[in-house]
Amino acid sequence: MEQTGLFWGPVQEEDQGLDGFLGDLQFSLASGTACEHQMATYPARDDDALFVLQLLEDADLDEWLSGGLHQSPLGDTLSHHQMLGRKSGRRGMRKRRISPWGTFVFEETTLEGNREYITRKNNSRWTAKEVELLVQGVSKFGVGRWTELKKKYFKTSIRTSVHLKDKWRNLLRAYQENVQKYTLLDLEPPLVQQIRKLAAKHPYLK
DNA sequence: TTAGGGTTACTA
DNA sequence: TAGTAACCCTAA
Repeated sequence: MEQTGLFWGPVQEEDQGLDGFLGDLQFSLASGTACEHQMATYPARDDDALFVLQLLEDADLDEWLSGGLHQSPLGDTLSHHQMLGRKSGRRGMRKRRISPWGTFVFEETTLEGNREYITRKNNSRWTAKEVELLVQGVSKFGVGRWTELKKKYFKTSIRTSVHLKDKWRNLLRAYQENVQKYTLLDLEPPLVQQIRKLAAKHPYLK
């Protein structure tokens, strides 16, 4: 049984300021174990701060710190943003944040205790190993079967099928047309050759 | 579920 | 500061 929810807690901000106030931790539970989590931040504006301050005042932090998890009030915040007419794209600032409670949530919130926690080692950047797996997957499944590729090569990874699709698009942009000034990934030449070979077979259309 | 447009954080 | 990478959002 899988339960996905948006839970919340205070977030320690690396830098000060009002825009550091809103923080959230999203994760899902599979077989009673936290298997995926993601820090999420939202734009901070005066009305947002007041809105969430009200929510925090209504919450019982002591209960949460003793092990209880609350359904996220920021779900309402998101609805609040959507009501303001924003249409597409990522909302608000994205800042790296430090969770002061990530360790005790994910090391102690085990309901069955027989499964490894799957945490995100590389919070956002793809590793060369991940790219290698993606290339293997595209070699086997081709382009467009991201869910199957995910199940086969990224079953326990935080990377979703959408992430895989987006990463492949970025790889093709980087290596197919060779128009980029630089790439941040330091891939082995044989892997780059393989990407180019696959790019020729499955070209990025735009 | 996937493709592609769009936004934002990060890096050189 | 421009370009790249990550990922969100919506249409189909």
